[in-house]
Amino acid sequence: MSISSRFSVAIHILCLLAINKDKVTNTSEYLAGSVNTNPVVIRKVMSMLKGAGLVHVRAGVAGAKLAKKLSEITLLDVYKAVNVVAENDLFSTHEHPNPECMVGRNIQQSLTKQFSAAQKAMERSLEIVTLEDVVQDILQSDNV
Amino acid sequence: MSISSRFSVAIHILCLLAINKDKVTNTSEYLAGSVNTNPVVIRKVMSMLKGAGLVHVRAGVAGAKLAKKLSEITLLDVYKAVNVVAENDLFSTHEHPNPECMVGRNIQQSLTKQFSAAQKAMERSLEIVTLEDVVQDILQSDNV
DNA sequence: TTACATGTAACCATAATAATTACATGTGGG
DNA sequence: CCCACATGTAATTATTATGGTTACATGTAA
Repeated sequence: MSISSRFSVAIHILCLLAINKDKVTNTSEYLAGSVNTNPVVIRKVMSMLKGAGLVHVRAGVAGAKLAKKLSEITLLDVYKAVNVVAENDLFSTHEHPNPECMVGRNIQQSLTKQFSAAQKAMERSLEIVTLEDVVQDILQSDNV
Repeated sequence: MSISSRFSVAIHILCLLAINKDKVTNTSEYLAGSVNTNPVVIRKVMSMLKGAGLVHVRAGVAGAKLAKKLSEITLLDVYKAVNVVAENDLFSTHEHPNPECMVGRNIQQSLTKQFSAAQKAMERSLEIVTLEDVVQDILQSDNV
């Protein structure tokens, strides 16, 4: 199973807001056209980004704007904003192992520890990349 | 979304095989009792572990045995054996972004790169832990 | 006040998971 | 040799998550 594409959609939106800063009004309909999805999907993601303080949007007024500089938003910020993986929940552990068995009554504790470490390693990797890096990639790819 | 508990079940099974090496016959029914699931679930996982060369099982003959030493099996080996996350597929990217938009036609490439790095970071974390470590955790917890 | 945008609830089709049933296949003791 | 028993595996089901969509309430500014 994969982590929801909501994360990828959110990054897409934010990069677009930066690149189109002064060119077009970034309505949910316009953004949906670039992502190729439904405007409601965009608005739902946008609502989460707003909740995390990453964008400014107002009901009734067209367009959204970044609330921070690109270099101040890491992929981890976006990941947390759109809530694609809960704390300590990247890996699921089997429920209710048999408490009468030594392995059954003690394994959860060890698994939780190791899984949590693995999840944190992944999150640290997202933390060292900013949206500025992603936008640079995009600009560079487009010039080749 | 979470990674299938099949991974956690597989680790559970392997630890149990090690700890019960000479005490009981580790039939799928017995193992299912400790994990608290259906024997068929165990047999399916066991089949994948067999395919990866981690256990010996034979159709018709009761019980399974480890094919390697505990210290020679990493969590990453188990993770790959049970195929819970495909290569470069921990994160899903949105399909068919608009090729007429600069962001749409270039973002996949950047996302794939970053997502792949994050997945690899997680996998490296699994690679440095062996089943021996997990069994040690279990034995220690049980003595407290 | 009206045209248009956002905010959100509700619903649906689709896909994945884990559990389960059913049965074919393989094995070795008696 | 055959039969009790274990594994191998296909097929089905209930449950759950996701992404898309419709519908409509709410907000804004010209």
